[in-house]
Amino acid sequence: MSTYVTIGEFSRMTSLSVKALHHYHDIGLLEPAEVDAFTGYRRYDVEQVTTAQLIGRLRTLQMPLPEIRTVIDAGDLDRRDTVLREHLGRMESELDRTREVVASLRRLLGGAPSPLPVEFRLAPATEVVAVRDQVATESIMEWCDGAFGAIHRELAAAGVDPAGDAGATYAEEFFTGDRGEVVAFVPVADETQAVGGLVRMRLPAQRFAVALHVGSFVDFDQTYGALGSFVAEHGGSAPGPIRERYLVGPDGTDDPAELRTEVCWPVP
Amino acid sequence: MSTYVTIGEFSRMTSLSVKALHHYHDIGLLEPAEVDAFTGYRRYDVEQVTTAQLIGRLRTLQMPLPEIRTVIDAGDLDRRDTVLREHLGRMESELDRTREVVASLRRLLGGAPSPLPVEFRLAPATEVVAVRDQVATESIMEWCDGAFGAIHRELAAAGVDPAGDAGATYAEEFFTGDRGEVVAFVPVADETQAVGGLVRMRLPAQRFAVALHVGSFVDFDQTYGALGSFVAEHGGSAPGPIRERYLVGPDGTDDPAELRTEVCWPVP
DNA sequence: TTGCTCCTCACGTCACGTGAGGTGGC
DNA sequence: TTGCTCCTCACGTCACGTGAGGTGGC
Repeated sequence: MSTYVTIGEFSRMTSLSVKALHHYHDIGLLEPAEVDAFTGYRRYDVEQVTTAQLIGRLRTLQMPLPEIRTVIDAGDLDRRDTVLREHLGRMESELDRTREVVASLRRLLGGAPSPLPVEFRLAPATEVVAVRDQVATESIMEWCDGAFGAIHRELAAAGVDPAGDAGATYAEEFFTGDRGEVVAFVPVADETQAVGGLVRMRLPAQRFAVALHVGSFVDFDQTYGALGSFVAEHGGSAPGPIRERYLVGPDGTDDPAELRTEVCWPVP
Repeated sequence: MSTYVTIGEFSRMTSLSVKALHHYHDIGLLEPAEVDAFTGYRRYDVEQVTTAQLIGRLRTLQMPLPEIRTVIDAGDLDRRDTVLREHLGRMESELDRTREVVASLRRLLGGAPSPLPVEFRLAPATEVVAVRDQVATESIMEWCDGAFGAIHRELAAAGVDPAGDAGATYAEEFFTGDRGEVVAFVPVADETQAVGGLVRMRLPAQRFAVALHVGSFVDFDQTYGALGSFVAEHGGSAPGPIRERYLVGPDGTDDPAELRTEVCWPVP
């Protein structure tokens, strides 16, 4: 025996606005139990309150409506809980990142920026094994984790030792747009043959202006800004991707303050 | 001596997309140092990198552009820091709230909802002193803090003792829209005269369906949903605002789990 | 009958992203 | 000259909010 209520009452029960309920109806996310054929009046079943509240909770967590739909539509409860728990996990790590940005802003406010030492260097051509892909800016962290994980597994399986520090190259569009080509690489000895599943490449020789970035990646824009300014003031930049070299990467330490990254900006 | 760079280089230095830079130019938030009158090419001064990075940081913290503008335009550094610190504070508390919602969702996932006892009650007409206002849903917490703070200060100043638990009434639009009339009240003895600055009111007698909400306000939708369903299944609701009574409010405890709120839904 | 609730367009908002179509600079 | 960077519209996106103008139900 189901009890129907008007949209106004349903709105009060669920803390969702009438306009939001209209919207969810329009896109088929939450359909009223009944729509009067003549007046168009919507009728909701009180049993729908739980679903509506779940939607509301997920919206306060900024989950996009299409994703909410997959949660709601997930047939069995186990799958639904899995999807939910995954999103909660992502939310938690985003919270952590936000905290980091806040901390970084506090640092930015507090102290004077220390001058960044920049060195010019001619990098010789380098033999590497690599993973290459189009990567969205926002997912670069996860992508790198995956790529370097795969490279190191494959190298270990093939019994090949790295011949230098791991690094990556980033195409210009990666910065100017919101995605672009990224190549994660690990140098290997010249005579190394192909390693299963990985791309074998030769990074061309290139002159770079190089700065050492110390600490968390959230402060990266500082170093990029300072290095880019330096290059602009000393003869300008050359085309081609920017290189990063991970002297001490996330694999090497758990303390963000210990991270060491060389940023290499191509120069003529 | 200032050095100018193209929008593409500036984009790489600041990690802002070219389209975002266009947008900031359009709205006058970050104007290029120079625009070529013939080609329209934008030129940025490397000195603008810091400002641009600040904008980027604040955007990752979801600060709206108009607010960012006030930060940027704030003449003296002290005022700028103040505005910034205020926003950081708001962000931190929003993080806390998000954490609470996550926790509440975990509870929702984990356990079966306990059945909510509902009681019918005839509330007699009640003499109160009150603060009345149009309030936006999202700022209800802060508003209540302010309103009850003022009421208690004024009562103490006038030497008047409360004659019952504090409460508030919420107009229907407060739930169905995103703002509506809220009346924060504290009951007083019948013969009490006007208390400076406060409204003297008489809440009409009204029959209510009443449920006791235990714990944090983030779980409020549970109680509203259950109570609303109950009312719909037992004779329907009556017009008029919903009342809440704060048996144990935020003033009375620091532990959200100890909060006790009666939700009173009008019935015929 | 009055006042309230509900309805449907149609358009606005926010912060950009996405092409289309075209031009300048090395 | 080729390829790249840059330009300007114009429109799209996301999740609704904001009226306008009108009708149904008690």
